[in-house]
Amino acid sequence: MGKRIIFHIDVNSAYLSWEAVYRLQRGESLDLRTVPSVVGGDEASRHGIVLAKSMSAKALYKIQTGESLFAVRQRAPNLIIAPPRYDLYMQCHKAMLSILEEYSPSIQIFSIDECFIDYTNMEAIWGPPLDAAHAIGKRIEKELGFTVNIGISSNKLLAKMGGDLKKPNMVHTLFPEEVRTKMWPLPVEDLYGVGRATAPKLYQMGIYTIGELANTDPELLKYKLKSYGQLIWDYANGIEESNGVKDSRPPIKGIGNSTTINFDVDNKYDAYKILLSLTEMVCMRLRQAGFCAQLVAVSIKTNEFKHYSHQKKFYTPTDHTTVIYESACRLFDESWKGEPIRHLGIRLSELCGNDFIQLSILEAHNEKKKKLDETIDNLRMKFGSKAAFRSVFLHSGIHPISGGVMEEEYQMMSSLL
DNA sequence: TCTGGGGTCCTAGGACCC
DNA sequence: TCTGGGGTCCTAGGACCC
Repeated sequence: MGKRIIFHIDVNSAYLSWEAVYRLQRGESLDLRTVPSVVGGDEASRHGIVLAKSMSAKALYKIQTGESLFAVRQRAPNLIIAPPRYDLYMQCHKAMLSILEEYSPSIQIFSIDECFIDYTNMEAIWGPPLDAAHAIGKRIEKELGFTVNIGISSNKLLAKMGGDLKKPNMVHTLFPEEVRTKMWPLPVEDLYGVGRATAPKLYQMGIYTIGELANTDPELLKYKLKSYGQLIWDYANGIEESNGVKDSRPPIKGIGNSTTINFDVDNKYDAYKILLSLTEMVCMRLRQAGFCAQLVAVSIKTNEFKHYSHQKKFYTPTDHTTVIYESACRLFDESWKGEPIRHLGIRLSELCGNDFIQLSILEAHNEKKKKLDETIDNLRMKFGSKAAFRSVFLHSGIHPISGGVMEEEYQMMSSLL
């Protein structure tokens, strides 16, 4: 097999660029990309963090994704803050995808704003890789109004690292023979896989650049960082074997929903309501995806940002809302230590197909529950999330369904990706 | 009204079995 | 009485990514 050619395509400041384009199309004269601006969540409901920032917001005020809006407003009083618009992001994602599909039949969606495409053997049609990448970038900018960075290499890791070299609106190659000059001088925390916890450990070993990591004895790294040491040593050396752009997404391992509650929960009955609203969401997604789950986990984040979780396995897989809700409540009771609760989550995993009926003594009972779940799912799909909800939520101040990124209806990013 | 949400993978320790 | 060790499953927690 010959050498592969992989492109990594990454939208520059995705959410912010998409919002900027949207506003320009609606006749506004200001381009958000040209001023200090961010897309941020709703502070009133305690979702106030930076989801995306403009280049000047980063350059002038060192604004980082994930920072609290409260903190960034202190430094940047004139900052423009736009609310997120996930339906728009989904449209932009799909529009970009349809352009990319023209250039290769093999595309791997990495996130809402990142894709890999396999350009191997496509040169006969679209020319040399650099020409094709520039053509793709220009087409996206001309037709969709936003810019992308494209990284080109022979594996996904290097294509991705290459795409990050200089932004925005750039094409870079980062082939193995260029790793030494283009990637090794970068700070070690720029390497994919080196995050908040690993970087300080590397500093302690006197490793500050990707090059220094690449030239460290891998045995020493394995001793200090276990298997992760080997992984990041490989990455630093441009080695990534999992190679290959996968057009079909890997199988789903689990489905979860969680939410930050707009007040601190201090009693289990309010917690139960939140858990029910999360269960409604997560179970509907489970059924839509055609799965039953055998493992349910509840996670708790306290008002002091302490985090813990508790999980339990079912004897038989299930997709029933009430069954999962009841076990979520039990898990909550068994784990909650009584602190004020900021955030609750439910995660279902160990999935199997739901296209067979689990035989059980309670067969008839189960059939009834299944019908009920189905009926409610259909009502909500047809008439919206408010078409059916449980009476406990009346006057409770708690949404009957929660978790995920919700627009008016079930327009969930993750379920569409 | 300072700090989101959805994922995946790995490790460590205890239970339990042979 | 003395004293193992391997393998697997379960659970909690931590790390990383976008």
